[in-house]
Amino acid sequence: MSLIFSRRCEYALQAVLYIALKPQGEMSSIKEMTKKLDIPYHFLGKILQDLSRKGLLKSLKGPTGGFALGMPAKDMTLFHLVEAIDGVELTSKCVMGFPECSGKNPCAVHEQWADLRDGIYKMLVNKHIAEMAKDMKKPMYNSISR
Amino acid sequence: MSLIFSRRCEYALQAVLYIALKPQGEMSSIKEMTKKLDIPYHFLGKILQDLSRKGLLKSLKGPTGGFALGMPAKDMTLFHLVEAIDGVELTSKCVMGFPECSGKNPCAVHEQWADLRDGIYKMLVNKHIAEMAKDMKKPMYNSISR
DNA sequence: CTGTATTCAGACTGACTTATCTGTAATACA
DNA sequence: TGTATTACAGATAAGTCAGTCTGAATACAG
Repeated sequence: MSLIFSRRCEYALQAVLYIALKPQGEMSSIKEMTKKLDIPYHFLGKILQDLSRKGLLKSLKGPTGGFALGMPAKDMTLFHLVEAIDGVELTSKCVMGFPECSGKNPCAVHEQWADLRDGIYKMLVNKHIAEMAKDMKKPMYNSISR
Repeated sequence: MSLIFSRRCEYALQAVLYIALKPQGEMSSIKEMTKKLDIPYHFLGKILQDLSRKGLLKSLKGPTGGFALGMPAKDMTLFHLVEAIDGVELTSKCVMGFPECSGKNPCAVHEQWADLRDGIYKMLVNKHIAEMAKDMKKPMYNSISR
């Protein structure tokens, strides 16, 4: 703490974006991504397996195998990914840790946090992978090819 | 994950607010707060010791001892407390986990997150304990007396 | 001065996160 | 058919976080 996403989730976002930037039909291998993105090999494997089981990615074994998006980039949102990895308690729980916190029963920063939380929620829901891929200007994503 | 503050920090905020609502001159004991706020006894002890060492609280041993604010409630901000417990990397680090992330070198949500991050930062800096105590309407803070 | 209530200090435990290691199953290609 | 390449699975290890336990130091009340 305190960061907004877990390490696991950060890696997931980086990798999914990498996969999304691949030309249609090509697959991305763990080996390839672990090098380009500097993510531990087996750890990345676990994360991508997890996303595959949940349908967000498709995987294929063998020499030409790897990972591809499990749905169109326009349909996959940040919310899908964060929900699958970290969960999205962030968008509902009291920031001061009280079990119940409402307008009638507010904590000391209830109003202010409600606004910020809504902003975060909107970002998660509205931002889809296609748009993210367009806005990404990181050098390690430049020459995406095996 | 994913919550914005650690457990430790949530407890700290709850306790400091409790202390701030005490009549001037009276001290709050761990025993008292652990009951009212439902926080593990020794864990709360550690947290308050930590805040005492950092000057945010004053402590006194013995039968009439306990904790009091280390500075006027108007001068102590959320930022002070969060910085002391969790650290405030949240207000500077890249949300996707990239080591460097700037306008020239943006990640996929750089712009959107910059706005939200500023909002969070402003809340932390501008919200002081005196105001928080005023806005707090939780039942466990109602009859504050030993 | 004595007893008691409190903070203070350190070691310890359990759960979770972040990896790492070793081996197995599936697939493409020569 | 065999071999290389890849994802998959399970065990293990190190680090951090949350919480517990025991006892010492300190200060007040009588």
